[in-house]
Amino acid sequence: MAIQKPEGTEDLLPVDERFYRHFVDTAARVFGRYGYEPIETPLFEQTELFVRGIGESTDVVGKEMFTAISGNNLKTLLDGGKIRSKSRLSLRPEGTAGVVRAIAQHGLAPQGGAPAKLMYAGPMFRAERPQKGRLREFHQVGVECIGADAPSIDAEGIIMLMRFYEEIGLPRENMRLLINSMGDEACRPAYRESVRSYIMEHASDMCEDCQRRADINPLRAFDCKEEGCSAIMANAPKIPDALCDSCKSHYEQVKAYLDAAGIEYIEDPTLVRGLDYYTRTVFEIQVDIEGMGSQSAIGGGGRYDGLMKEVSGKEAPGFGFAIGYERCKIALEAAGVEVASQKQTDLFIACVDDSTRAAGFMLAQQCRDAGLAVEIDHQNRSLKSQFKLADKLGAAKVAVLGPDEAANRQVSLRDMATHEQQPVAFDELVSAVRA
RNA sequence: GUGGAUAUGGCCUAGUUGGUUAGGGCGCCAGAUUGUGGCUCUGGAGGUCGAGAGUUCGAAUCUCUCUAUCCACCCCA
Repeated sequence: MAIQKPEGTEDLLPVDERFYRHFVDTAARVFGRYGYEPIETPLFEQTELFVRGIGESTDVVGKEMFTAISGNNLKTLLDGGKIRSKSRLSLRPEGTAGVVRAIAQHGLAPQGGAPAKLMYAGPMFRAERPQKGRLREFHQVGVECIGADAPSIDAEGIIMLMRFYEEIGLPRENMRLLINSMGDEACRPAYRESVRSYIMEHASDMCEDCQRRADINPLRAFDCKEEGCSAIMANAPKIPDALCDSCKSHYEQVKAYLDAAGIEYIEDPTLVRGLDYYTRTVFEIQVDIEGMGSQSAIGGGGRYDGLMKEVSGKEAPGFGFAIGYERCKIALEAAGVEVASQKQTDLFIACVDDSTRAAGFMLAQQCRDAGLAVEIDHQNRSLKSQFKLADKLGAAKVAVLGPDEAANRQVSLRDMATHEQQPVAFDELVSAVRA
């Protein structure tokens, strides 16, 4: 049996790779206008980072992390031994924790200094059952801003994200921006407790999942799709009523900035993110296009003012979001947006017979050294099929090299679009192709 | 983790109640006179019908097991 790719992974083929780079480049360009600079952190971190940062009770940490382990340590574990905590490693299930760790470790957000604004792009890993828009290895582009607690940072980030979608070509009419505030450590615990006890009161009428959620993460009950549960949760205590004054004020200001920027949004008091570190502002971008599948969230994020302390022991407010690459791609394709860019071949060198192949080879090399994308036949094809190949490669020009041309140190340069063909000296070839 | 579906040459697929050399389309390769592409025409190569076992005179087709993929739940981007 041939070996296949692991479950839930995708090969980015050349055509996919071109688009992926376009996607990342577009993000870098847009985010760069807002002061975000690229960073790359390890694909794996100490497991402890994710456990503390994302939260032990979350599904992501509780059951979806891939453990990375060396062969020796695996043996030790299988033999019933223990390994040091720094050897307990996990593939990153999301990007925020690692970036925040790096910021803390390198002092990129010194106290009182300007906020650190960083962006990342790369693969994330979650051991879920794959389906449309959900892979075990998937790609995210995201940003993190550490060190500023002003609501303008939240608004700026959300606006920036919407600008990115605009630039990549997603139709605004198919997207909706949901926002909410989850409160902070001053008001969320009490609110959380009130929801928990509300669920407990109605537990007998709710699904098993929600009863389980009551203790683990009661706010997630708002997301339940069971009709009975959503009816009950409709009357549950709402976050906006429970926010403390400073959270309320922060939320109002974020909305005011968005209003001023003309960004349309939907306030959704039931929007809760599944990662524990979120505080105050949370948001999510959903798309609604035929063929999208059931994974409609293409981006999401929010404020996480407590994460830095959890990771490094030092206080620093944070804000960030992540964009799901694969889901965006599905959305773009569903919206009929052309996403693949064409391969570029400037010149194809066609050799009429074997006597000119050596000269053709050298000529191709010289043109490449001068910066042209050049292809040449390596299968001893006939001249006719070399032309077919050139056509398939999308070559703009073909240089025909036969005994006649070679004798004069020339090629017959054909423009594939206009069909015009004229003799060009070897030395003039590069400039003639560029013309 | 739970549930449903699917698995036929590089890709998409036909295959009726099990019955001769598994059919088609795309793609690929080669030709259509002398050194030239995209269209058309002609010809050609390429398949142990996901793997293994079973039923049968006979299995792509029926049964079982396994594997993989897709879709949905859950959860998240």
